[in-house]
Amino acid sequence: MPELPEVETVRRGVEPHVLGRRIRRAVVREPRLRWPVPEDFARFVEGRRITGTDRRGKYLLLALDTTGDRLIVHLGMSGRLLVLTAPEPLRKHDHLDLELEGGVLLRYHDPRRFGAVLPWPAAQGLHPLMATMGPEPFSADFHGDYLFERSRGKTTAVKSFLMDGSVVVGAGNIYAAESLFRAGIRPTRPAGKLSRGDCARLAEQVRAVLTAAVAQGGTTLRDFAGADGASGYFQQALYVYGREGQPCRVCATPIKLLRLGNRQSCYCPRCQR
DNA sequence: CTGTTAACCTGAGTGC
DNA sequence: TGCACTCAGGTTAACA
Repeated sequence: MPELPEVETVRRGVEPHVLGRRIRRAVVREPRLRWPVPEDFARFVEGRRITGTDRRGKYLLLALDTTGDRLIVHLGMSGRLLVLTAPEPLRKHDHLDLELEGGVLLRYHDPRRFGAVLPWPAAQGLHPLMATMGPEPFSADFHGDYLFERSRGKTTAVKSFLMDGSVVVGAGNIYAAESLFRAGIRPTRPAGKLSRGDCARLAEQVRAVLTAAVAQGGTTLRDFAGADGASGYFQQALYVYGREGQPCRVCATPIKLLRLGNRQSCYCPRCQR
């Protein structure tokens, strides 16, 4: 998936096409996503107007009417949300369609089915999926001191810590690796041993990396495409992710690869200590 | 409680 | 061509 910048890119791509349009019909072809699309999904959305788009972490939110009811879309690892303005033949894994007024079709496509499309009635209050989420990286709540306090006593590797959604949302494998490089911190360092200064640099770099990636439309990767099918340009700005064995862009030392929590982690052994 | 691992799925790529 | 194998952007349930 899409990490935060990719989701934000999709949101920006989708918004102008859906804003103010009514959902005429919903077609669920495959309800077995990460969490099943409920039976009453079509009834929940049909006839309602999309009045806003939002994002919380990696969850894309579509506001329905002015009731506070929303639609949650999560892209998992391989999900896409396509805006179609002309008929397109159905492809494998086109699991769900929202047919909007004006001949616009929102199509959810997800080969691995790790994503989700869920109704979120206002009456439900805070959605369970978002209840334990940490702060948005761009919010005032996310800063060095916050990271410092949260990491005290933690023995887990700082990269795993950073990818924990209850600490901060939006940093997945790519951007965690990139933030750590820019902050000069080795991914294996125990989170609890970071200094206040480490945490300040890390928080700053998380924000900087995500900001830059959003500005570039995300990173081009196998399964990611923006809502219009285009892909992002952040790939060329990566320092470590996917660059195992290649020279560090700062010091030319070969980038190393290790496995952390079943996930590939690239780092520069010289720039990151 | 904390921290790590396996599992959910399919497709792409690699090596034989 | 085909088969066996590994790996992939996320999240969480189950374990130690």
